[in-house]
Amino acid sequence: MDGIDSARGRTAAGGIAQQERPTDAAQARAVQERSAPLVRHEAVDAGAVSLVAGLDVAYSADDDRLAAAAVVLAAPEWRPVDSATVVSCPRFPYVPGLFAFREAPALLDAVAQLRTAPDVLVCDGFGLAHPRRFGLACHVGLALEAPVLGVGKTPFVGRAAEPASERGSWTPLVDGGEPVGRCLRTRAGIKPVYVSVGHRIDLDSATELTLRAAPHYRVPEPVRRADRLCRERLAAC
DNA sequence: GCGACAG
DNA sequence: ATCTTGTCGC
Repeated sequence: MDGIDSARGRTAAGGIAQQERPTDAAQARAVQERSAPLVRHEAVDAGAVSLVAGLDVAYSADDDRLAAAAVVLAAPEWRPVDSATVVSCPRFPYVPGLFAFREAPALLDAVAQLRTAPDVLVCDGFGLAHPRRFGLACHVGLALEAPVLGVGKTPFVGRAAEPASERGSWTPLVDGGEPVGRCLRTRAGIKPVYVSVGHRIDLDSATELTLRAAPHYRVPEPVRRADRLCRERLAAC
């Protein structure tokens, strides 16, 4: 019924193509191209959201292992309520635009281990702000059939004007003439982040939730915690 | 053709 | 992503 259950193996309506494991870049791009139309935009009441999961991956410096972490925090204080980590090896090389094929499998495994189903998930990366409009947050969203948004730290596709310096101001991120996300200032006078829709959320809701989840730091709390956890997990083995 | 290119 | 400590500033 919800995203956690689908990650445990039940078949989700739209989560078919995302779980495919293409062997080469051409196949991977084809998967993204035919999956992109499945992304849905839905209004989410950011103020009513209670449980938010942050997802991130860390890579080992010496071997080829990676650690994925999923951390569930509760609004409005963002206290940790659940978390899970997975250590594995990437099954796909790093190719800009295709890194979901490296990270999504491990991230989905981590999410499947959670005992608490989050209302929304936040990925460290992009959703629709992607060359084929199907970045990591879309892969995760379709696989779980759950609300997911992406928050990137550096621009990937598109262009955006510099948002005003106060927290909360944003400018549209435009690529190929279409709005694919937003350049959002989460902290006054500090470099902005890039927000985009992953699945089952709309851009207004994603922007509002990102701001709410980032009350003190540039990066949303759930993603910060996931970032920290996967590093620790990698260091501990 | 060339450069740029989420993590 | 990762290689990397202390340090300048609010």
